[in-house]
Amino acid sequence: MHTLLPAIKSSVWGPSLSPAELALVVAETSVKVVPAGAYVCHKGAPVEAWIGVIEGLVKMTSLSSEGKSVTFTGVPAGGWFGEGSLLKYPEPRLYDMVAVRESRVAYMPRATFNRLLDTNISFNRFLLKQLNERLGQFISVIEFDRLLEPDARVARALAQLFNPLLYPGTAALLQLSQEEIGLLSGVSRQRANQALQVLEKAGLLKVEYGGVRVLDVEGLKHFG
DNA sequence: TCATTAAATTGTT
DNA sequence: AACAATTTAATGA
Repeated sequence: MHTLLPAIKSSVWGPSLSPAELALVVAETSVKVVPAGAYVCHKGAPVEAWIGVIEGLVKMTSLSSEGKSVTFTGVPAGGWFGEGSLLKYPEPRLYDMVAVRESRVAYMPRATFNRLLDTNISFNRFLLKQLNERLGQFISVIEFDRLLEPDARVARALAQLFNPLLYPGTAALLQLSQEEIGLLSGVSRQRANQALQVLEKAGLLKVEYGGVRVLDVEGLKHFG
């Protein structure tokens, strides 16, 4: 597909591939358009691919036994995920990934992923960094959920999308509706709206139609 | 290009 | 959760 090549080239790990490797990876990786609300991959399913978000936004969720969904984190365009699940193959996937809005998603087959792992040191270094970064992210998610008030939760959810290592090149203008922000932050849309206004008054971001412009990532990260 | 309409998003109760 | 106001996108003259 035409959109895949530039996406990989602009990723963190893409430039370390030789031209031949790059061509092979592109040929082996499939791209799918996932409608809003549809599953990118299912919890419990066998892990057959490493998954990249070319365009759009995907959230990581899990369903409780009562059917309530809990959102862990969002993955914006440019993010790749599922390496942890791949490394633990053949264990099934532990969470669902759902498109928050219509998204273009790349599926790199396990065989391709493993070949890169076996042959490309830069790719390994990238994965180590990403795993480490995610570890830190999930530790902070715990306090995020238990300690923080809604304003701070929204602030951190937005700041997380800016992690330069996990999600390079995320634009300053996040095209997220306030409803989507609420979903990612674990608060209602109304509360997200309220929080955004607080954060705007604090000078950390600017509320725009259909999105927010982030002015101070560090400020968001440490809010509250 | 402009005006009208529908759809999406936001702000407020 | 429901409502009204605002913005954007789509349509056709």
